[in-house]
Parts: sequence; C-alpha cells; structure tokens
Amino acid sequence: MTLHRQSLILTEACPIRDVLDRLGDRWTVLVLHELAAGTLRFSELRKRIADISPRMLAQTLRHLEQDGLVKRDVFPTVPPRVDYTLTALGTSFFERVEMLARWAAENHEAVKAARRAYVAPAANAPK
Amino acid sequence: MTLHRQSLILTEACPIRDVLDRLGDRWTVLVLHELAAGTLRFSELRKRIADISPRMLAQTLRHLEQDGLVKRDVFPTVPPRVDYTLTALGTSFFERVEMLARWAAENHEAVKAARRAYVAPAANAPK
DNA sequence: CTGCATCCATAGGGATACTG
DNA sequence: CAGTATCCCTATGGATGCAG
Repeated sequence: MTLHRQSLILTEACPIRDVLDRLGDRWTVLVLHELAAGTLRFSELRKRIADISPRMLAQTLRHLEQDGLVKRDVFPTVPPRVDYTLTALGTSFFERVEMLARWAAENHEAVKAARRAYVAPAANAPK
Repeated sequence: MTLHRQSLILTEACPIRDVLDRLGDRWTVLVLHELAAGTLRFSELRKRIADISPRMLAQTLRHLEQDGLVKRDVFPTVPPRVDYTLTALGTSFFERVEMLARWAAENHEAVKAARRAYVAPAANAPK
C-alpha cells in the first residue's frame, strides 16, 4: 500500500494510514490475535497459524516489533529460542482491533444479506 | 487479499477477515470518512479525495454498496446525478473505525519513536 | 530453531481514453 | 456527470534453499 501522491489525510504523516496499513496485510491481525493470549515463540506461532510461511511470519513480526507493538526476546541457547510478547502498546492496540472484530461478528449476517440482495447497477438511470 | 488454504479464523466464513479486508485497500476508509459528514455525489467525492481515480472510486463505492454500508441514489436527470450516503450499518461500522483512528492519533508518536529506536536484530543471538 | 535471500506468480491499483 | 474498458506496472506474498 504505497503512497505516490498526496491527499488530505493520506499523507505519510497521517496516523490513520500509518496504522491501518498494517491491518491491510494478511497476517498482522492473526499474529496479534495469537499473541494476545500470551507469549509465544516463533515455532509456536507457526503451528498456530499453520499456513503462514516462515518468511511472512518473520516479516510480520519485524513490523510489529518496529512499531513497538511486540517485544522480541532472544535466548542465546542451542537451538535458539525467540519469544514474542505483546507490549502495552500492542495490547491497547489489539483491544481496538477486537472491537472491530466484534462488530464484524455481530453484523456479519447483515453484510452477507446485503451482498446476496445486491444487484449490479444497470450502467445508468434505472429507468 | 485472496485466501488459498484454510486456517482457524482465516476462513472465508470468518467475519473478521470478511470485514477487515476492506480496510486493507487504500480508499475505503477515506470514502467512509468523507461520507460520514453527509451525503455526497460522485464528483464531490472525487474532488474531496483528489487523487483517487474514477475507476477506484467507483470500485470502492460498489464494494461498500454491496456490503450494505452505503446507499446509492440515482437521479435519472440530465446530466445524471448519483448520491452516496452511509446507511445505518455503514455509520455504525465507521464509528468503530474512528476508534481505531483515534488510537492511531493518540499513539502515533509512540509508534514513530519505536520505529526510530528500532535496530535490526543481529541475525541471531545478540550475544 | 530461527530466519534471511532469492525467484516468481498474482492481484491491486494508476493512467488514460471512451460511452450513456 | 458518472462511470466503464484497457493497458500496464508494482508491491505483496508464496515456495524454496541456505545459514547462524
């Protein structure tokens, strides 16, 4: 979701985009969801999300870590072990995301019904 | 954001994805934001969002209409006129999105600070 | 185990031109 | 005015292989 030109609240400086962009990718919400239950290591996350590739999991975690939503703990053991935990910031963020998720759950039927009822506009003027 | 395999809450039947996917694209939130202030016609939306192409605006509006978040009113006049208005469903949805936006505004500094402070993990074991 | 590097397929979305 | 049709380019992300 790269931005080329400018627009009112669409600027890179715009907090809304800055945050919501992360919700756009396929995995961020899933990872937050799993971590919300408690600390997990890399491999545990892989097992729980199942169809995420290591590449995508690592990338998603890097982003979350960069934004200060997730803390990364490396144990210099053999074999290596890395724990991921939501920070306070991450928790508070996920709370809001959950509110949206709750809305989705509550209104999913209405949305699906609207989709079923939908008929494509006849180009112009329905006569 | 197409889904190929399956996953816990990642199924197509999953309300969370079903809703959040729409937040992923570049324009949905912007359009909702503009319509939250009141009914607008196609050209008015174009003017307000400025750098959206007619193609993308039409597509975004179709999606919102399909999901029952936006109502489309066609006036068979010459020249044609089409009004877009948030439905009750759309309004209630946008309220939740706004909560996220508010979080983003409040915590943007913290996020930016985290990004500045971030240093890439040294491959493994920080020693 | 953790994860980076590489290669590649695909879909989202920009620019433009054209119609009812 | 309100879109649609077309072309094309780029970023996202899947698969794989390698490394600390």
